Amino acid sequence: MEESYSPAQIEQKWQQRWDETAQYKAEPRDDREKYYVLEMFPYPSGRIHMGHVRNYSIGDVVARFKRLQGFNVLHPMGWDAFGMPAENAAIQHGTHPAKWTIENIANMRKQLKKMGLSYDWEREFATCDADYYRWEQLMFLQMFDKGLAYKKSSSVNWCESCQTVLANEQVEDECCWRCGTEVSDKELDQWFFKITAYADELLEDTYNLPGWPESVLTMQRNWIGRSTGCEINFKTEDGAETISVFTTRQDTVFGATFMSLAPEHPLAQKLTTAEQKEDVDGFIAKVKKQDKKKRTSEDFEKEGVFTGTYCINPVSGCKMPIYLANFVLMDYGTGAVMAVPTHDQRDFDFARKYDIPMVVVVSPEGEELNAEDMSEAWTAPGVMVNSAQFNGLDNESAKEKIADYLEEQGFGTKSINYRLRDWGVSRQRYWGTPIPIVYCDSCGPVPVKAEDLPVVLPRDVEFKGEGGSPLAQHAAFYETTCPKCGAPARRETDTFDTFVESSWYFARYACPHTEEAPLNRDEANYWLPVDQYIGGVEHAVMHLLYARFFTKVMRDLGLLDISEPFTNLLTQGMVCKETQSCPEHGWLYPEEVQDGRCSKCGSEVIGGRTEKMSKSKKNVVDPDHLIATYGADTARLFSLFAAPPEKDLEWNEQSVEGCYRFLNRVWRAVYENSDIFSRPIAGDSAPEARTLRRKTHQTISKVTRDIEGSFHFNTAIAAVMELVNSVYAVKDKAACCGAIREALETTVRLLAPFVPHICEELWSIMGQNGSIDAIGWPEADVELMQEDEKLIVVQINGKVRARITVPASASNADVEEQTLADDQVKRFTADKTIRKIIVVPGKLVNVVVA
RNA sequence: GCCGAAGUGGUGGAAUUGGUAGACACGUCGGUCUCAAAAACCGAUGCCUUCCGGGCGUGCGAGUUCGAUUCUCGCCUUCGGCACCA
Repeated sequence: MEESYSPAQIEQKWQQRWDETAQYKAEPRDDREKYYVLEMFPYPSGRIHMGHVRNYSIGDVVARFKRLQGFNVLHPMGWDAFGMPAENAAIQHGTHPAKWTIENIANMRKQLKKMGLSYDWEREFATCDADYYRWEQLMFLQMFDKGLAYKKSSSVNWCESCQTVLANEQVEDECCWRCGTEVSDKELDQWFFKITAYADELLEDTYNLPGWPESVLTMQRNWIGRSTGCEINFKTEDGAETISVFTTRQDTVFGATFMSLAPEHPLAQKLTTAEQKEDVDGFIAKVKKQDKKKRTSEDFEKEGVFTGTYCINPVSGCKMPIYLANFVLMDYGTGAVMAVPTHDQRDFDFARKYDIPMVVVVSPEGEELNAEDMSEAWTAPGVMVNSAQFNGLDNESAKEKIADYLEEQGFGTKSINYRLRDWGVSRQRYWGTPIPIVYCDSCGPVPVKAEDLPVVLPRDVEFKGEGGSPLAQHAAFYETTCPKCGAPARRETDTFDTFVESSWYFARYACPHTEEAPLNRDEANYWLPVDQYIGGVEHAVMHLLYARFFTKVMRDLGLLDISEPFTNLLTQGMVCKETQSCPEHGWLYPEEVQDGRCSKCGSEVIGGRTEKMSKSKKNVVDPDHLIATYGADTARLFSLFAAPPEKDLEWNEQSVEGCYRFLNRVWRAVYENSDIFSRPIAGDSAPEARTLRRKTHQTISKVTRDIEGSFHFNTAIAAVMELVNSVYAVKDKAACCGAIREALETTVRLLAPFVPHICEELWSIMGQNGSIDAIGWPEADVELMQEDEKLIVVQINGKVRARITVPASASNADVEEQTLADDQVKRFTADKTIRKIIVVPGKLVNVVVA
């Protein structure tokens, strides 16, 4: 055995061996329970970052731990390979997105392999493979048939100067990131997935996911935003048009004194009178430029314009002026709001501004509200007034009664509304999955025939960054014939949102090579659902909701049997680091800083805030460097030990060194005791040996609990560190040989999921044959764990004043007696009366005195 | 703005169900070894203090309790998401 630990050789040796024996290849089998652990697959940006190291280290601990516990583990990896950065690289450096992506994947695969992650690499795929996206195209056709994919008009960010669509990310301060031109809205016909058809099920099932963090479920519920209320119809004064509104406050309908429409509302132009046309057009143009997020925020100036026409309140007969208002969004409800200024703050502000009458219809109990004197809307519960036959009811029960009344009278219907909107999947970009549709002048949009799939993304395109998607200029791609009538037709040149690929990849891993269908039913049913899914919190709503939606769609298409994709979810925190910048050169990479100075100009470097590691801020650490210096085991150990998985992790070079030092310490402990690994474990009789054995078994118990229950790897590792410290602390080694052997063997077995290379090596050095994977997870001996004595904390009036040791078997009365006999206790109670003595068995005594 | 989190020593973090605040590690200080240094090993380390004793202390302010990092209410700060970044 080498005296010192050298990770480079060891890691290469074991990675090669795992590879050769295909140790982590997964196959369905009946003799073991399956366990599918998955980490969110990476976008192939070129190099792995610390966030990946952390995510995949966490996943690998779970995979290895479950394997040791005897599960048949599936642990796959692949690439979320479509997306904008590849196109940006093409525009900036002239590299083809395909070439760029493939090279990046090759590099990142190499990096991941160096980390010793126990993946079944035979299942690897990239979403830009036609063998993957062809099935997505097929599912799209099936969704189209079922009406789950449809087209409607929707707006995009448009740069007039570049003649191209911009992603939200490409819009900086409402201007184009490339040319600075002000961004405008442009209406395009786009494809949508009808996720709202599943809104109820997606909501209901959040209550069947006990393995998910409650915070994520809450966010999803709020995102879906189900609300129950009424749809009420308001006829215009001349009776020609009907404006339909959705409201959850039908109890206030008698107080509706005006109508607000979204500026985008289809009736907006139609209802505008000639005198008002100029004002209205000006207002619409202005609102179009406003940010949607800001438009609805509370402190944003509420503005509107009168259309010149009126509608009639069906219950009160009130003549209501119709306004367009900037805070009404077309996307939510019907795009029209019945305005009740007395009981809605926005309506209140609006009514005051434009001098619109107000009528109080809900009054706080025992108080009378006067509309003129109100300084804000009354939104709390109260008693109905000015509401005909409903007067005197409390407004909550009036909600139900008025809803019934509206239905009886034919004024409206009870209705459920969602905040959730349908999922727009069209992207005017090249590097994505082509949408398999053909536009025919006589047949309209016609789906490509299933047997003609895949619609392959052509390679020979040009990238200029302006003038829209290269596909739309690629005649050989878009010129085609109608699948229905054979006439010349134009192919759809939009591609899918990349969230589509990541919505079903986890299922494809179950059967990545299936050639007949998106999924092989047997294999999918064997492996799915994913037992443990692990990834960043930033995906808490969108990705996870889309994946849940897609799972239900795949079920309804008959592709698989499950309704929920991920049984347990772990959302990990981000990896952060202090930012550094130079007054001259802006943000600096850590390697551009030498002795606190900028390596380019020598200026003093300014230390900034600790933020999420990101390329834009350059506060990134290259895992390659870390692995080259300390080895993969240290990189893994650091990312697991520095913080619990769900919290943010702050980068700290010194803490990395500490982890490396610990592995050296383990190595040396084995080296220094290398002569004892043939000794019988239970042979020692010294009390010190018994103490060490107790610690060993307590550690097994603690580590198992920490991994299994809560993935608290940091405390699990701390417990093993304590055990190693106990080995070093043994005074009479000769009397404890067996106990030391047991402690060290246990250390290596408990650390195996975290730092597999060094553990494999030490395990073989200890004279064991075969991989440590084969030995299984250790079990704690409960007998050996028992303590003989307990330390009891003694408090006087809640303050710790003494500590006493009692036999583990001591009764409450014994403990009380011993407490009162204690000198320190006597000192504090001497001239006082004892009022009460509280005994918490095995822990604490509190003596209350006065 | 809306939704969801998080605030504990010089630092990262720990603390089963309301029961010793600071496990483990980093850093710092001291010691052993060495010609010396590194490494390693051993020890100390929340703050204050009138120091063999005591006080204060888990973002801030209240409350419940014999007892609160933990529960309740109200603030402050930071972070994530907000539908075309992935």
